[in-house]
Amino acid sequence: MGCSVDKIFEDFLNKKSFFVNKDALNIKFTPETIPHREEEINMLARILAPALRLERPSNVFIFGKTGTGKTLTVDHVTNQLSRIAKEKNIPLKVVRINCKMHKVADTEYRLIAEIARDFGQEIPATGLPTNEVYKLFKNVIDSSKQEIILILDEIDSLIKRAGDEVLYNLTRINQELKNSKISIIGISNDVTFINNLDSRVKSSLSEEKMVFPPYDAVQLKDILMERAKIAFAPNTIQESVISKCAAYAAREHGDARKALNLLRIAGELAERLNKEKIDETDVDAAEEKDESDSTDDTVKKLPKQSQAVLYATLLILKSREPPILTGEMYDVYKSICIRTASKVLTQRRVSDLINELDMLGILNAKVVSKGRYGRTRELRLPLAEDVVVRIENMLKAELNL
DNA sequence: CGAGATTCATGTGAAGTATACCTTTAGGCTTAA
DNA sequence: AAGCCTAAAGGTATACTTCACATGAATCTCGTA
Repeated sequence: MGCSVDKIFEDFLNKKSFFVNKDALNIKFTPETIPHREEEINMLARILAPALRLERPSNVFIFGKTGTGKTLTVDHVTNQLSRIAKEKNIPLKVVRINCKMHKVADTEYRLIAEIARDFGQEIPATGLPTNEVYKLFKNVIDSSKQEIILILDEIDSLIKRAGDEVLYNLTRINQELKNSKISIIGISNDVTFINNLDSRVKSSLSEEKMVFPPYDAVQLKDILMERAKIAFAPNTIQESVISKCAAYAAREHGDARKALNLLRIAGELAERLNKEKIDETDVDAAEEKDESDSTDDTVKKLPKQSQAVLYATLLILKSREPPILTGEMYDVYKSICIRTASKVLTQRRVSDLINELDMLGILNAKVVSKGRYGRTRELRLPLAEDVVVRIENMLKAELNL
């Protein structure tokens, strides 16, 4: 029995991998150069440069679809900036917070607490009045002279959940600081969301605006080539493979994240099949299997109750066509809770959970009046078939079903 | 036949409750002078 | 007497519940042509 497994492991060790440095295909990887974002990089650098002279840089608002290099560009520029500041002994601190992270920065209290923790200020998860948290935050920042650049990634989801008061308070705090200065870089992939902001916040926050256009196929190819050079061993991948990944991703609003994922998955698939080289069929297979949708991750991190809600919808969807009504879903949800011996939440609460899922883009909910037959929301899944299947299995495991 | 009333199923806002955690404060006990 | 520890009192954020009212078009009702 063990022999076959041994053999697998041995083969694995003997065969040389396609990958030299798979990290290069990871979204989080920060490459040396960022192709086709020179202009944006320069612009951002010019905006932030005053920090080196201890002048407060303008706040910046950055828009762009997923995979257009927003986060990457900001990271790149701020890293360089930090490096130079360090060399020249300039007190500069860059803090980056992802506002979408559930339970980390999705309320006013938690966001400020999280930033303060970054400055070494301990703040309990609960118990303190919010303005007390502001005070602690202010004190720790202002205790020494320093420039602070605060990057709020996916800021739109924070505003939708917690309102724009946080931003107002942040800008206001800035004026009360004696020693330090804060600049805010807001990153959002929803262009329309700025219109819903309080006008004071709007004007003070978008002193500078930047829009990241999607990449076209040619640009995507350049990006992939660059990464492929680092990631793959020589002579394991054909140029046509890269072109194909680029083309697929270009079709989808020029999403570089998608392109990188395709390339990585294609490589993994080819490797698993013991191929000599990666070829174009692997890209097609990768497209099928595409794990790009971070939905997987999001769903896994969801609270149990939300997972149950989602699973209920999925379950109904297996036997019926899309428009699912909330009442029906709630019944199924109840039975799931009973089966898993977990608490059954009220319809009121579930209603809110649905809204949260809707905002996360995992579920589509639209209120609809059915006249004589009441008012409800129609639920749909905006996800591809294969993603749904995968999520369903995952939820089954998560919920112990 | 058509305008207006009715109805249904649930959306939605406000206020209340439970839980977990925080700070403050008043004793009470220890300790050192 | 000063110092330190402890436990109770009084507060807050968050997740959830309870209560009550709002919605809005399909259907019903009934006066009128």
